[in-house]
Amino acid sequence: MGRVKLEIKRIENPTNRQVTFSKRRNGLIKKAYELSILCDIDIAVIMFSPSGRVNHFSGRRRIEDVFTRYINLPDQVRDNAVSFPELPYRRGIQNKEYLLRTLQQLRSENDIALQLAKFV
Amino acid sequence: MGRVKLEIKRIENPTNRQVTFSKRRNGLIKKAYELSILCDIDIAVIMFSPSGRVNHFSGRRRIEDVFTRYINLPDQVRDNAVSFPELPYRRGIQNKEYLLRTLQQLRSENDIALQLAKFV
DNA sequence: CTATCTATTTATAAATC
DNA sequence: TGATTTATAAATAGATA
Repeated sequence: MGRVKLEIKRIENPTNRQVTFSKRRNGLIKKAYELSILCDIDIAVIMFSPSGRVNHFSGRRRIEDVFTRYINLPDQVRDNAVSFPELPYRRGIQNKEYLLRTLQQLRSENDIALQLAKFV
Repeated sequence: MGRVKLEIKRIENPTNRQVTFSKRRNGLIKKAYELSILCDIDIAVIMFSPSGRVNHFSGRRRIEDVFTRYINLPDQVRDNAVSFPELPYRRGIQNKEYLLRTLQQLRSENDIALQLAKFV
């Protein structure tokens, strides 16, 4: 969709990479928004720009709630739902292990939140 | 992008809604994939089909790791990164409260995971 | 960085197989 | 149901401001 056909590989020029990110980020979020409305579904998108800044979108629910809905699924359902399962890092994943690690990282924040909750 | 211009509102016919979901889901995931490669970034997409089935995509990292990277950000950074902050439900959100609720829901699974970890 | 301008490529709505 | 076709709408690469 442009003057030339673009090969899908890392854009090496940092300026072009950031410009392309900005344009395509907007396009992707628009698509996610349209899909959430047209099909009346839960959707969440999280991405980090090349410079490390976070952007996210979610439709009807808060992103935390979509992720909760996701993480509460049985492991097998999550695993079967992976798009592009052929990507290298997915081989040999022990989903449970990574989930465990994630949850452990969440733990300290959980404790802090519980502390804060006492004063709410 | 089709024979007619499509108004962005809920598709009432269930069959059409599911068909549109399937097509646009593929398009969205392709876009997310291309963005992750072109711009060499972390991205995660989670969505639930009209019939409730989950689909997700993530680029370089597991989706859990992207969410961890997200959730570990300070509240204010997350809040400032919201796309379409004008959507109704975002008004008056106490991000911390919702995060707390999310984390509490994760708690029991965390405990189960920790139990399982003893045998790994 | 953000916004516009267009030539092109890409996505997709509706129809058809 | 799902795959393919095709006319058309939409996204976007590169240039420019």
